[in-house]
Amino acid sequence: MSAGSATSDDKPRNAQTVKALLKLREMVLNGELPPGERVAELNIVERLGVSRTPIRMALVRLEEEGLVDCLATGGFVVREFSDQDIADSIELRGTMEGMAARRAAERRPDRTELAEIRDCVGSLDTLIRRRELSMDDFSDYIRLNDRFHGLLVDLAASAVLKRSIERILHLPFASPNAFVFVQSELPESREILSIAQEHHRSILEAIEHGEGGRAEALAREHSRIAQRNLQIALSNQQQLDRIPGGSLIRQRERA
Amino acid sequence: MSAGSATSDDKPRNAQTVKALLKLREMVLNGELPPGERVAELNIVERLGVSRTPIRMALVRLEEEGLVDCLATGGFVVREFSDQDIADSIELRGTMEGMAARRAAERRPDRTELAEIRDCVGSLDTLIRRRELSMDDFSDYIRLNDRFHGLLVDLAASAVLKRSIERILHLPFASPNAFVFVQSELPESREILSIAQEHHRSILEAIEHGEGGRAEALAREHSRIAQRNLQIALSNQQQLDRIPGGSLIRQRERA
DNA sequence: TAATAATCCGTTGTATACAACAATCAGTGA
DNA sequence: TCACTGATTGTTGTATACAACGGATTATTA
Repeated sequence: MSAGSATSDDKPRNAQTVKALLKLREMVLNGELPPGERVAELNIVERLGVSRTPIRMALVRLEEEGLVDCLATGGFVVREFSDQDIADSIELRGTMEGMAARRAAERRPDRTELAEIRDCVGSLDTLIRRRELSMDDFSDYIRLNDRFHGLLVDLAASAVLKRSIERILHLPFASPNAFVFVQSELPESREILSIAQEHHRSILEAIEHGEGGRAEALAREHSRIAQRNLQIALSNQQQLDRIPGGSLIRQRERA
Repeated sequence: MSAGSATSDDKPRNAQTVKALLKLREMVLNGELPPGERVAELNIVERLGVSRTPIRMALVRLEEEGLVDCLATGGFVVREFSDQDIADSIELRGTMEGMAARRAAERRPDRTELAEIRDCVGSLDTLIRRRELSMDDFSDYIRLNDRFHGLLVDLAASAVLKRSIERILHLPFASPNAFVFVQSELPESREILSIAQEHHRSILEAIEHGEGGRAEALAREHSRIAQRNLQIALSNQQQLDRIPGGSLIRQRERA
């Protein structure tokens, strides 16, 4: 059996590195470590109570994830992202999810393989149909939405693709759920949710029918919802703070 | 000016880590470190004359690149790749290069921006037209081919996309040039080169005309040449040793 | 003989010591 | 007053010391 599943208070061999990685990522996304600023390692040592070795390990990982940059003079800097970077990340995710959807369709998975995602789409359906969406409903939506996207990638049955998608998701504003809270305050919020859910249903249908091209096109179009929300969020600094990693976004000066 | 461009014998701050990274990557691709086997750090210390700290840094980077895996019990293992993994990597590269080609076309770059890639395609044209291809010609081809793919990605003007493509290229058999040597010994070698070059020309043309869909489709189809070569290489163990990282490939048992 | 318990060795993850370099600041000279 | 030089401090990259854990080997018992 898997070791220590009790309360998941496993003590893995590399607990310090994991702790440093999680904490540092959190600090970067919080804006606690301001973008463009050097990460002072000794400062982190003091704050986390972990020695420099695991901290530097974590920084290397964060650099590979793209959240920090490696300075030529030594040390690391928190990266900042332009609106173009974010749009590109979303487009890239859309492209890769499109590939996943097409492959899933072309594989012709049998009913049992599709059971989970059908269930997921079903749950989303009943959720969306509610008159009012409470805060809990929204967090349910986020969980189900994440699950849908995860299952979609799994259906492609490609470890390489999965890894690549997970990689881009490390940029928090590239996530399918990044703009849900921004969206939830728009007057057309419900309509957008309906459209997104229509996409989910249609993608599933395309996969069931083996329609690879349709599945791919739909998944791409689906990601454009995030693009639209991004444009809205960019128009209002206050909303930027509501999306994960919003403090890392440095808007280009508008002409 | 850039520092120390004289003979590039720069001594960067992190020379040991860089050395360890390059050497380790080489050892993995050589098969010097057999796939599936634990990387004994002390062993590497002895072989490279570098202490464990930079070696572990390099191992973390290699793990992010996908060449080694992080063992739950501690330490790292050299990964092995199935033929499916390789096919998936090539397909993913094709998909991302397709996105790059489409974006390049949709951007409508002006003549000066296109000068370099036109020159590159021109050089390839004259190279291909030769009656016989010497060994030097082949290494020229590899260089020009790499340049074409690099310029294509640059034309997309997306740092995010570029980073993601460079990432997948760290898997050596995903590179556009991975199978050139295998290909060169086939009877139909010249014909394949002609087809590939026709693709290059057409992709450039599509970009010049702003034909995004066409550019994307062509770039994807272009990557299928690598798929075909892969199938050929897999049919013959001897040829596997001629492609970079061939020792990491573990063929699935054939039914 | 086979299975289990105990011990030893090797290896990893972490902390720390140290040396080289960069940046900052004070001081001197014109 | 300003420019330039020298020293000083802080920070990084590297090496190493150490402790905990895993795996293997041996010993013991049913």
